[in-house]
Amino acid sequence: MSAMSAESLTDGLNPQQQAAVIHEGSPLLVVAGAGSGKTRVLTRRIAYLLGQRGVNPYEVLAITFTNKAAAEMKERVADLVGDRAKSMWVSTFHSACVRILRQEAPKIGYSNSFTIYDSSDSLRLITLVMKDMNLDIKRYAPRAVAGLISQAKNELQGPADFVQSADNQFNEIVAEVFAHYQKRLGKSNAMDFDDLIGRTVEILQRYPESRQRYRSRFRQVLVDEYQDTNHAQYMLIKELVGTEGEGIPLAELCVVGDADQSIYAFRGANIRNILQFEADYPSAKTILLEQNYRSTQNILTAANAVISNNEGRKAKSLWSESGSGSKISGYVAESEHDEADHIVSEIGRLREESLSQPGDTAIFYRTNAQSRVFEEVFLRSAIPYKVVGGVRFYERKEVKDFLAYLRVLVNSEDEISLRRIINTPKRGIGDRALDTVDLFAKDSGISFWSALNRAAEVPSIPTRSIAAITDFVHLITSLTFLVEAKTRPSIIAQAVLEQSGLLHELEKSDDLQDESRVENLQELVSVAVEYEEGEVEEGEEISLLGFLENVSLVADSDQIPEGEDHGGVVTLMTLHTAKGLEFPTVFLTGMEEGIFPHSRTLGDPKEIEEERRLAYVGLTRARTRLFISRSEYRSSWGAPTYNPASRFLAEIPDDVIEWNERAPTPSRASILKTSHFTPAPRATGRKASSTMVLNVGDRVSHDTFGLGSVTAVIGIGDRAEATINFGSLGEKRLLLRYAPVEKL
DNA sequence: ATTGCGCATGTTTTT
DNA sequence: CATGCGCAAT
Repeated sequence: MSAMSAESLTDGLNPQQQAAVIHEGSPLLVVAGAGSGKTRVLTRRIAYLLGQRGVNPYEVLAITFTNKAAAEMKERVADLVGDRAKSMWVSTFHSACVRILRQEAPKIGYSNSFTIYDSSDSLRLITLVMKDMNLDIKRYAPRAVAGLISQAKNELQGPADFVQSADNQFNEIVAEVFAHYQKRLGKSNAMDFDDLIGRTVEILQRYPESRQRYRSRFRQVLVDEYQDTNHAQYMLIKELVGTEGEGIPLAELCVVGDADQSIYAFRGANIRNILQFEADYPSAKTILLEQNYRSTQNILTAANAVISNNEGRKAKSLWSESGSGSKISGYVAESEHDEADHIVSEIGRLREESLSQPGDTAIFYRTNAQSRVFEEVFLRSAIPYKVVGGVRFYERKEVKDFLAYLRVLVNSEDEISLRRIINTPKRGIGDRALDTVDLFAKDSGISFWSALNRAAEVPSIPTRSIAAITDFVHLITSLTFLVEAKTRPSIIAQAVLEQSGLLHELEKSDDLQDESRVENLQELVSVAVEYEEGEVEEGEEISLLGFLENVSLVADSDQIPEGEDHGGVVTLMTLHTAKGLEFPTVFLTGMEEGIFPHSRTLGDPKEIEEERRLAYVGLTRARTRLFISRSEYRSSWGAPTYNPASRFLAEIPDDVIEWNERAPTPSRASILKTSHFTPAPRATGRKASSTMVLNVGDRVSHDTFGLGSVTAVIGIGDRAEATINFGSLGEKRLLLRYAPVEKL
């Protein structure tokens, strides 16, 4: 295939886009507003590098936010330059790091078949470690500990750094758990999500020859969604690009992002990375893309107006040539059910009038829980839909059990998986037996798996247990032969299913839930078949390890229906998963204080700003039709609430939105007045509303603890927590949101 | 060792 | 409300 001409690669691009495509010689920051064609710029730029600048595809590393985006980008580049595109690395941060680690892990004491722990696996291990340390799980929530450890890792801090900065007893404990946890991960030949990035950085920093190798390979580094990178990711890029005067000249770096769309601060993303790009790379050039090719002007006006309420942002204003379009349509529903009903029938109407098809339509909400009502309504409608995310397939018990078997076959040191399956299905190996084995393992300084192999030697272990354990060990060993013989993953999976007894256990049950569990397990086998048939990265071979890696790194967004028309179905998802997508017709729902912005953010201006960016992301997903709705009444967790209109609604200029006549949207002033959650009495008036206000000294009655008096109150609204003295039962700290207390 | 029940606890967003 | 966990009974 002949190289495309320079002209055709810059064809149809505006001057800024063109400049971004052909820029050469210094780091490049492309500040790309929503819908400004950044994906197009990125793909054209890569094609230009390959076609016009003689760059070898082997030298290209492009980081995207999701696997799906990576696959699409690769495909689009292949359309432009052909099969040569195959040897580029286009992947997510996590996948790229795994690829490097599969090569380099032995340097840090791992085998290259290490296991990847997801957050629930790492939470299990942390809990295990804490129990081993005799820590009170109730006093120190493993979840909180896990959160802090993850945060630290995102900042590239190890246990040692954590000890340094520990300023209270809790942090000191966390530091200790951190150290043990990290050791256990190593012994299990496992890495958690954060390690994938962090340990790659560590290798690049510690081993000059590794660093040199990747630096001399990746001469062109491109990063999408740069505003959502955390410190570890930032350092990874920095290490790969290199520093001046170190022999190899800097790689050419091109990052693309939009500070206004930064929505992942909660998991360590640092806007600083994009705002300070010019300071980090003094010779950097910045190109601004402000022309929007996606939405109508009315939609953009709304989005611009909302985002302009954030302090200290770089002024940027999207504009479009596509005309004002129709007005945004606002709807105030009575209840969440009414909201869902209205939206679904609206989608039906649009289809009947041939204005918009289900496949062109998306419904966004702030939290996954909100999808439920929609699902109920859709089920009774004739409109096809798909909920993306939520209770994820790979997080279901039976699927995790199944995967744990496969993981153990690849890596028998993986203690978390091993413990998970050793008595699943039930084989008569109980906690007691396991503890004995564990003790033996620790005493003899061998791994858990090795100890299981020598079960007969374990002191004072019942013969029954020895027999059960030996059977299990035989099962695993015989299945391991399949892996060594490089049997296809789907065949191994099927064998595991049958021989482990997992399938049998569920099939003999008459619980109706178990029926769908069986389906899920079969589904996983199909996924394995798909993996075998699918495209495999160059240089990778089909293996069980590869399959596991694939399923470990799938994201919600990878489940979005493919193609222009999304398989003809309405797509439902959270605003977070909606990032980077666009739909002709968009419904933005649940626009209420406490829902969106979420109640947990109400007390913190910084977090409110992040919510506002999220709103901005939501608004700018729409091409032509945008519907916004809120509900006056909502029953969340059984407790009815009356939330005032979201502040973001008042930030949308009146002349671009048209409300249904039922109720006008309140003025900004009245929203501000009510935004601190004046509690609305429940219709029946019996129980406290979720936002009851208590003061010190109040007498209350609790459903289980009885009478008590309030001794302290902290937090406001949904976050309010009261310390209540229940006399002989002692003092309890209760989150008013959940506690069944009544004010007397 | 397994099963079952009751209670306490908690959900923002996710690679 | 739902789930998960700890504890008691079998």
